[in-house]
Amino acid sequence: MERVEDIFERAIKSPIFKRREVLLPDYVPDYLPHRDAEIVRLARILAPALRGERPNNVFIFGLTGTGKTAVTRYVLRRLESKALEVGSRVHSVYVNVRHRETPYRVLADIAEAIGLKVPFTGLSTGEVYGRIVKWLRRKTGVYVVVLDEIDFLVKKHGDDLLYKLTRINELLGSSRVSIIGITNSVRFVESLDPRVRSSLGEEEIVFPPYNAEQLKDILSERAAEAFNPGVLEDEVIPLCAALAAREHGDARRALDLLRVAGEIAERQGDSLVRAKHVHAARMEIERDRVAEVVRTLPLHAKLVLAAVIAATGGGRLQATTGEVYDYYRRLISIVGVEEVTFRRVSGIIGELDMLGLITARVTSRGRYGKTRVIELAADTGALIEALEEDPAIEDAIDTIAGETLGLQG
DNA sequence: CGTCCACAGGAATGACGGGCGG
DNA sequence: CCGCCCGTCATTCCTGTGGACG
Repeated sequence: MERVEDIFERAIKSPIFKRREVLLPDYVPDYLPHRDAEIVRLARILAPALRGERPNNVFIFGLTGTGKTAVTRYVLRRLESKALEVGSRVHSVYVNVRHRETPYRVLADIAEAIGLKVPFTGLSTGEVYGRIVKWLRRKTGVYVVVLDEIDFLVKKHGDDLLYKLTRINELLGSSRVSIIGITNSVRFVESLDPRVRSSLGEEEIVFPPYNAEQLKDILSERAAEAFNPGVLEDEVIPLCAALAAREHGDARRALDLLRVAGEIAERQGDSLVRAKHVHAARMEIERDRVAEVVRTLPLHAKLVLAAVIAATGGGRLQATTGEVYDYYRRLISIVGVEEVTFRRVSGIIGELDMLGLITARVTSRGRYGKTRVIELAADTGALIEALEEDPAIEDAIDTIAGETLGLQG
């Protein structure tokens, strides 16, 4: 006889997902396929912490979605639980520098993670550093500080903070600090002060990209946890793997595709996740990414972006900085706000490039000068849609959208 | 083979709003 | 409440440069 409870349970449960959260980016699984070597390396490096010794500082390199963060968190989790078991004092501090890309905020995050309360603005960075030192002097144990996406900090603010952090042990009593720096840009190391480089790079681990086969293994592993049995059509995982492999073997990308494909299938009331849902997921992810980035852009950055769309004829052509600036000025006259200087527009173009909305690479045209060749790097429709959300520039966007479509049509 | 274009991009500086310690 | 410091956006002034043209 069927129990009423079971009927209700089934009604609440998703027909597609068993545990959707397994596919979310910050989920750290119990098993990480094809990363055994890296896990062992890191574990060996960090193991001395259990004896109260300071582990060597580590540099971890690898492109996005190669498992750097997952492996690090995984090993630290194991380390901390082992420490708890045997009674050693080991703590880990994880800071993602990407969205806290100033020395002050990074220090504030570290402070907070070790239980020290600091105001999130108002103090000098030196003062916060001093407070952290003072606080740690009264503590015992090993602190492993992870600085993820460390290149974002260094690029804008130099390596002063890293230098200070690597030397913090000289000021401490019975506590120890070791640092794990994670970066996806190998070239960035060259820009470091040699002293920082050698002290931070006591150990180095390189994470190679996954190939399509390995991505399939990763996806299968997670899919078994995440989905109800039999809801994935056979081609779904290979497709996600292939698409992500094309983007330098980005596992995060692959997992996103799989998750969003499942969400779309569920939303559409389909009992199976199919290849068409994966393709729809690709579009949706791109659209969301663009919308989110564009939404937070300052006014003039939006206008410059609109100018790029106009100057490239909706993404079909290339443009130069000068051409973009001309279009920008036209847009300014429509919107009726004060214009920024050429220098600033040039700077904004660089910022848009960093955000991945456009690509801008410098070329020399000899007699005809040196400039940047600018192209759109995101879907034109998604960009225009996102820009139109801002009421202040709606008219201007409509104008260029009309012209662009007119040219295309 | 030197010029000189059309910018790149660094540095110094400042205005401004937010937010804290005292 | 004041004074200070912060991050952000912007300006001004600047030096640097790859390579087609003459």
